[in-house]
Amino acid sequence: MQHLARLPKDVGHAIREERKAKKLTQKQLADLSGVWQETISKIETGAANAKLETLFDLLAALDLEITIRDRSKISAAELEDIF
Amino acid sequence: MQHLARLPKDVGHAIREERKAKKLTQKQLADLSGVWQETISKIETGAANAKLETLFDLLAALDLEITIRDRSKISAAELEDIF
DNA sequence: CTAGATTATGATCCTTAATTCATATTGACA
DNA sequence: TGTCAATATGAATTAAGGATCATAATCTAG
Repeated sequence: MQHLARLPKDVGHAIREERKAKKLTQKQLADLSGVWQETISKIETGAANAKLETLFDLLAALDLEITIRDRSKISAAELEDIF
Repeated sequence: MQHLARLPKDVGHAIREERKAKKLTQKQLADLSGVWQETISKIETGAANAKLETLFDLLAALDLEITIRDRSKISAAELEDIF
């Protein structure tokens, strides 16, 4: 899956979905990433405005990466259909 | 162009490249995004660990968006070659 | 080279994220 | 339904980002 994000809360949703897809609890992700379970909860529910470093700690633990591109590009959903 | 980011400094580089591609000064981007020129400078040079909200303010002003995906996916560079 | 524009840096103040601990709430399942 | 795991919430503390002002350094035309 690929997740489009234009707002901070989109990132929280993506993290939660990827964590669940990988069958990890917040506590397990916390141990993997070094970010506290409480912090992960707040980020996933959108109750936090995380720092980039925290975000990348979580992404690395989930083996994810980010791409930045023009909004006019072919959508993530369309790409998924192709590959 | 599409920018791959795995670390906070990658984001700074991407912002700078996209700002220059759109022929904007830091001050102009500041006016568009509501983020101060000084803050943009610090983010672009990697001297800051920006918050997600600040990042998305800048991305919106540059008409950019983010996608989150598995690292194993086809790379941004490869995609660029295809499209 | 010089002037003006652009970018970088440094200090202070204010706000807020992250940590940490404690606990409440929710969810899954026998 | 009762229990244990998982997640959420709240308070206190610490650390750091962003706003703001001032100014230094750098870049770039003329």
